[in-house]
Amino acid sequence: MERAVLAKWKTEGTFQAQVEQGKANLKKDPSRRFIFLEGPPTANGLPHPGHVLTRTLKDSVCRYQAMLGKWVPRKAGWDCHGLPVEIEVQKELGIEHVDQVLAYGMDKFNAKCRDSVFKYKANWEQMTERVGHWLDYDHPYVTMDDSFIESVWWSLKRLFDAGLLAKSHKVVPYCPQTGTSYSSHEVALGYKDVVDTSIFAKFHLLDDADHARILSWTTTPWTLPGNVALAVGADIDYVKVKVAKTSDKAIAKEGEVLIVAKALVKKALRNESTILAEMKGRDLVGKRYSPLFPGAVDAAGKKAFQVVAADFVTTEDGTGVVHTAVMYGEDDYQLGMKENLPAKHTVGLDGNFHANVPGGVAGMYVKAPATEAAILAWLKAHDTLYRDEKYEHSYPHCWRTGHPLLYYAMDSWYIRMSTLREQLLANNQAVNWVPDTIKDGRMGDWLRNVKDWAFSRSRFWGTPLPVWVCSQCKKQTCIGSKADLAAHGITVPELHRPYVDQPIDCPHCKGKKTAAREPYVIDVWFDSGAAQFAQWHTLGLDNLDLQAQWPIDFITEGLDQTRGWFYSLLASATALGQSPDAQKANLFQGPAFKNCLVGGLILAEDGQKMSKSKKNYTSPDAVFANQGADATRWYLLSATAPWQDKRFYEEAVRDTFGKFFGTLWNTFLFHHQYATLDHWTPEKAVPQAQWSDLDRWLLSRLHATVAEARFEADRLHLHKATRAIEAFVIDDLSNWWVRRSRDRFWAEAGSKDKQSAHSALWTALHTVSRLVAPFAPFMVETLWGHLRTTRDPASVHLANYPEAGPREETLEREMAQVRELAEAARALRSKVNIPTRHPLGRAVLVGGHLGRFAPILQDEINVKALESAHDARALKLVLAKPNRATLGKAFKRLAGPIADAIEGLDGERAYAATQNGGTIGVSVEGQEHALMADAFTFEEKDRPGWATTQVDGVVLALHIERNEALLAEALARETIRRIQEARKELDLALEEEVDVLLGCGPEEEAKLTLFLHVIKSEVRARSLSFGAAAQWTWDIDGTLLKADVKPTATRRPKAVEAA
RNA sequence: GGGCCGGUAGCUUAGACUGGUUGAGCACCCGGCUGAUAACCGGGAGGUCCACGGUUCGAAUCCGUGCCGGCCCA
Repeated sequence: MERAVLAKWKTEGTFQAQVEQGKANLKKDPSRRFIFLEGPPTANGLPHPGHVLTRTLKDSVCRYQAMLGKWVPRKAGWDCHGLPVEIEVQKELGIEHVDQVLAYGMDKFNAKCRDSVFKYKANWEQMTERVGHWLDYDHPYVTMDDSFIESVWWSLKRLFDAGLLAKSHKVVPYCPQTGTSYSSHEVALGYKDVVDTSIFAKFHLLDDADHARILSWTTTPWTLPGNVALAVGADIDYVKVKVAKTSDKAIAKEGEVLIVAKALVKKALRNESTILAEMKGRDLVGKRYSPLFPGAVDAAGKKAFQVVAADFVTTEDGTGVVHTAVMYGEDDYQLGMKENLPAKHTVGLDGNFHANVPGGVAGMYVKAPATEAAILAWLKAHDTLYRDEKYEHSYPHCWRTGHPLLYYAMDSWYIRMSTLREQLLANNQAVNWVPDTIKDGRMGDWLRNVKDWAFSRSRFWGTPLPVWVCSQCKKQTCIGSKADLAAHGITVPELHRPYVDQPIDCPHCKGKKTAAREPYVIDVWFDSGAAQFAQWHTLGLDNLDLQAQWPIDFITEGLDQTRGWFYSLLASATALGQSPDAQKANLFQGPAFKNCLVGGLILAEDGQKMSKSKKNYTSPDAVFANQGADATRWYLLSATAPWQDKRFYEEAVRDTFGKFFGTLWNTFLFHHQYATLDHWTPEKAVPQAQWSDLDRWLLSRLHATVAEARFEADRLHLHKATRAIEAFVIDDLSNWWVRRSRDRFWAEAGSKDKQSAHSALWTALHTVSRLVAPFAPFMVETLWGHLRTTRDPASVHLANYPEAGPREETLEREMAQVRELAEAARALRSKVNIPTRHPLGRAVLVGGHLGRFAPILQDEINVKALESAHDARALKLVLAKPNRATLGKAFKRLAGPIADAIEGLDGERAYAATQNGGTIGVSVEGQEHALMADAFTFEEKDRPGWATTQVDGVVLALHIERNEALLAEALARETIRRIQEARKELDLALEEEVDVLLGCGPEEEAKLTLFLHVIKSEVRARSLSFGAAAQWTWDIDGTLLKADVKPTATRRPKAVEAA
């Protein structure tokens, strides 16, 4: 069925029609736009259930907004660049190191990347179509296309011109085995708990009267040769101590003088010591010491081997003195720049120590055990080792080779995002995050600590960094377009490496081909964030598409995109918005997107992450095939809030299908059957004001549902919108209205009430189809095909979303009470063992306002008369029971006999007498005792012949004593039901007549004869007589009844099943 | 190691902001109803509301400390 709907959309161009319709509306009212931006997937991996959720969310919101009459363009997009693609290709080629790629040939390598990118494009397009996500795959943006790259270049040139794009050393996680630096995302993939050697090293102070040494601690011994400074906290207390007594826990000499943070003396020293002096960190600043590895770092012209102050120093662990090797730590590097420390490597890109490093480690791999041993030996030999110990911590490793990463200062280009922190925070505040905890939580936290965006990568398959540096005048040139590139002397077949790696003419010194391109590609996250303008091939602020579709109204992706796409959109827009021309054009002012729905993660059935290795993976295709996309979407939308994690498995989806869509479909079939039978069409609908009370109640509930669905969908609480719709369809429409209305459809075609019922059911279904359409677009499209009027559009998706009409709250309140009372009455009947099928004579109601719906209650609870009374007491008997606790205290020994006397009292009289402080007397052992209310616990009991129940203060009493007539009718009802069952067993058509022969005793025959006509008409019997029957034998509460049920000779054809 | 989200019946969940007898759907058992049949109605069984501690007359709810799952960051 869903496939047929997909085919219909395709042949009729429904999606295009919806967009065009919105565009037409936009012309009338410029505010009617809702700009969606597709977060581009990479098609070199297969789509999984998590993507089904994002696609469902994207599609539901966009369809909803489109049905509100807005223009909702939905351009598809593909993310093509990046390391994952390169790694796929490297795997295919069986190579690991970047040098091997160069040997293979960069042009050939990138060509392979290009081919690999769309490996699973077809799977993605199929999944997207199958789930019903309308997305324009005929005109996608593709991040590897020249037009897209050119726009990225345009934006980078703007940043360059604004001074936001800069080159510097940057400490990055680096793997010497693969020759690659990693993004934080990749680093996170490779954290492992490992045991490393940590070292407490002694730094000999120069010019200190006590020959003191400063103690410092490091977990990375290989960085010690690169040491150029020791950092202390200016306000931290330090002590100069003399080792008083040594232990074997540390290599120390008695009388040795050390400096450590006061708070860490015990923890760090492990020797007894006496304090010689106390000082603040700032008192130590400027003190000079001798290097551990002389000659390893050339400090010419720089400050070096001194104590400096830094605000990142703590006394959490170590010694409160941080060893600083400028090139091998983020903090170290920042401090080095600030303090003018020498920025020199002691380790090469191959991970080996430089030749000038002393200690016998030159040329050795820094993380090799032998290297660490050599370092320790060197320190020991020079009396600079205090102690070493094993230290367990979590350390990043290369997620591909498993080797430990080195934090390593490399040339890197970055965007000065830290200078834009305030604007970023302000723009973030203007975003409607759903859920709103993201704003000040995850995203806010991230932005408050925002760092410069390191975005150059020493890789091959990516947007090339468009900066050239002249070898003569050293000046940088940023190129903003292909034409710009041509103007500088080169043309390229495509904007990729290696073609762009050509020297250009330097515009600064007019050198011919003297400027070489910086050999980097940029972080792929910049690509996807650039989609907000690059999808239009933007090369200037005058781009009309950009002006029409910026800012974006709506995006949605998973929670993991906070630091990913959400950030890259915000960051690039904020950076681009800094220039005066952007402010003038009112572009890139404020956040890139106004509303962001953050989707939860999809987990497997066991609540664990889905993974192919664990085999707990549910294939979306199988669920679509077995349960359908409607049910899948509805489950994902209604099970939990969009931002909450969801378990995904077929069984869960199956429940949804049966429950909601099964009910909706059956309700539709009910309508369809009778509308066909009566030749009823929507054109015959009765004005709503003339509808019956029941129908206007349904309409009021419908309006309430529409209002709730719109309210919740507007604020992206899609789970609440879908739940409201589901509750209406199942509870109000199907389980109550249809059930109450079934016999109304058996009346003659022309009756006024039947016309009203037809109108109400059609209106409900016609409205529900539109209510459901954005969320589960398939089945309702089929319903719509049957329900629509001649004035309605051919597709439900071209119709307007329903608007809430007025409600009749009195009707709703009264009906709610009827339903509650009916439920209570059924429970009561169950308790007293009288089936609802058996009529009762009277019911009495105390309190409550049923209004017009009293007859419905009477019918539901099957009583001949429904009366009302003012005093519930008349329906109950009060029993007086002794309150032994109070009696015991008051009467001691007499309590027992008095309690017995109380049991014998008339409860009604005792209750009446003791209310309002009165007393009642009991005579015990010849003595009269006046008892107050506290002597009793009063219990209520139903009067004989009555059963009562209570709902919200309304009392309902059933008269359960039955006379002969009622018992006879009960028997007749039981008989009717069984004959109906027999009809069913015989598989008779609805209107087919039967001849019935009943066999029973004379008593039963007399009873049944009273209801002969009722039985005959209910079971469509042409004749009903008594005699020797044998076909069926029924046991009705101990009475045996035999029956023959035979179709009459003149069989009519079975009614044709609807739809 | 840090931050965030979640943990309520076998399963899916409501209730948490604003403290007052934990409520529903599915599945199970019993009964009923039924020409909407992948339904419907009533009843039953099933809960240490993750654990411990605190605040309070009273905590699923507020606070603290843990545990488990997930995400992000390091």
